[in-house]
Amino acid sequence: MKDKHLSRKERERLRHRQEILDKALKLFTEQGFHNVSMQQIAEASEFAVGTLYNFFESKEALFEELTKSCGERITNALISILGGPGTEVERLTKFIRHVPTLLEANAEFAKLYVTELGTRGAKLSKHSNLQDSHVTLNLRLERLLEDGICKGIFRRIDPAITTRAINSTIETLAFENASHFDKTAVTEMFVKVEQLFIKGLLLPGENDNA
Amino acid sequence: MKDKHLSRKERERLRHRQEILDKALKLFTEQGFHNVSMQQIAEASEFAVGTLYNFFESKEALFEELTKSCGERITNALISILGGPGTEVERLTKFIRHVPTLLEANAEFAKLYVTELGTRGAKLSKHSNLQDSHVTLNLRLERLLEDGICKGIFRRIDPAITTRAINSTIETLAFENASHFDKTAVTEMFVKVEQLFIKGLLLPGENDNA
DNA sequence: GCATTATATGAATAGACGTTCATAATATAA
DNA sequence: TTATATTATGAACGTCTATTCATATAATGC
Repeated sequence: MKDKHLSRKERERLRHRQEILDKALKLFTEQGFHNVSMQQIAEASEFAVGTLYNFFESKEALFEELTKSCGERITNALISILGGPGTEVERLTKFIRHVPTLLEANAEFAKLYVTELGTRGAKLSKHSNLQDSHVTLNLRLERLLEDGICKGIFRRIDPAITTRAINSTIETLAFENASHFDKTAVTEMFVKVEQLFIKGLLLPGENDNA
Repeated sequence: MKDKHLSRKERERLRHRQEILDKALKLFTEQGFHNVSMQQIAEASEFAVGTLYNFFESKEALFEELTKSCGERITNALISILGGPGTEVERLTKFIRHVPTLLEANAEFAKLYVTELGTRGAKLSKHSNLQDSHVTLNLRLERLLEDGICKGIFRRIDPAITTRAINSTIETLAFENASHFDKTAVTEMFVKVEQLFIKGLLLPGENDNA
């Protein structure tokens, strides 16, 4: 939607910028924010330390750039599923089943996200943007559960607690599988998550297929 | 069971050691491992920096000491409940209900434990001792679930996934409540966790009290 | 009191890291 | 080609922190 015509120079600059981000993501994922130095990022991206500062104001800014773009993409995908069409059960199912796809597309980022920015992350307070989308994601899921309860689809459990349970389970499995990602294995896992929560939430009498 | 007769000197030394550990725990809890310096611990415990090194080989060793003692206490308490008397439902219920008590007795430590040493902690690999007790805790819970399924008490879900779900939910709530601990509120919360998981796991037909 | 041992001290050390900036290299324009 | 603007470089700077160690202090035994 923005300006599509960039000069060769501008395009190169963006490519360089992206190369730095890619290498930095890899390093941050492997070692965490605190254990990666600007030196290392410079060496990995084959630029000089000073050059990094032509692209990003600080190490923190570089990190925020990474997490903002990747994090919002993931969170928005999940939010739109929750707010999409279908019954509460269908949407919740789709929500859980979509996680392996998200993990596949963001395997590198996933672990970093969970460690530093997830429900119990180390950097929660600092990134107000991500914090916001995280909160709305929780609210949407909570509302979905409430609606399901009102409509008599789900049994009466606490939506807030259940939201925590679903999200933290997803995050834990994402964390555990981030390093050695195997799509088939992870997909199977999340089918089991689905069975655990969906069937566990349904009122007796709604048994479709046991 | 060990030597009970310590000289006054030895007792004083242990007291000093414990004072350092106490102050360090407080600081680590509030600010995390990386953001606390030995200077700060020295000031808080009213010793000189060098004195700390008479008690602990390094900052890392001090931290390990803290986590080993507190962590094993907590984990062992939970393990003994899982291995104790009672049906699978009773033991799982007791397990979940006991968490608020543990949190109350270890409020300071809880957040640190979850952040640095929990299922997705930053320091998992380094502490093989804690890692071990964590693994056995998971195995015990998994076995309990398996037994419950075999006996026809629980419905057929994946015990490993369910173990992850229960543990990560507990850890998340512990994390969220560690800073401003309120026994009544936390107890209510864990009743809801119990309702979520126990009823969600029971086979239909076992409804005792809805 | 004196000698000896144990413990406490905190300035000094060494290494790491984020950031800056004077300089060099390169591209662009005239 | 020459002048100018843009981008890249990495040594140097300041700060921070874990750790050490020569020295001071206190305790103990004689």
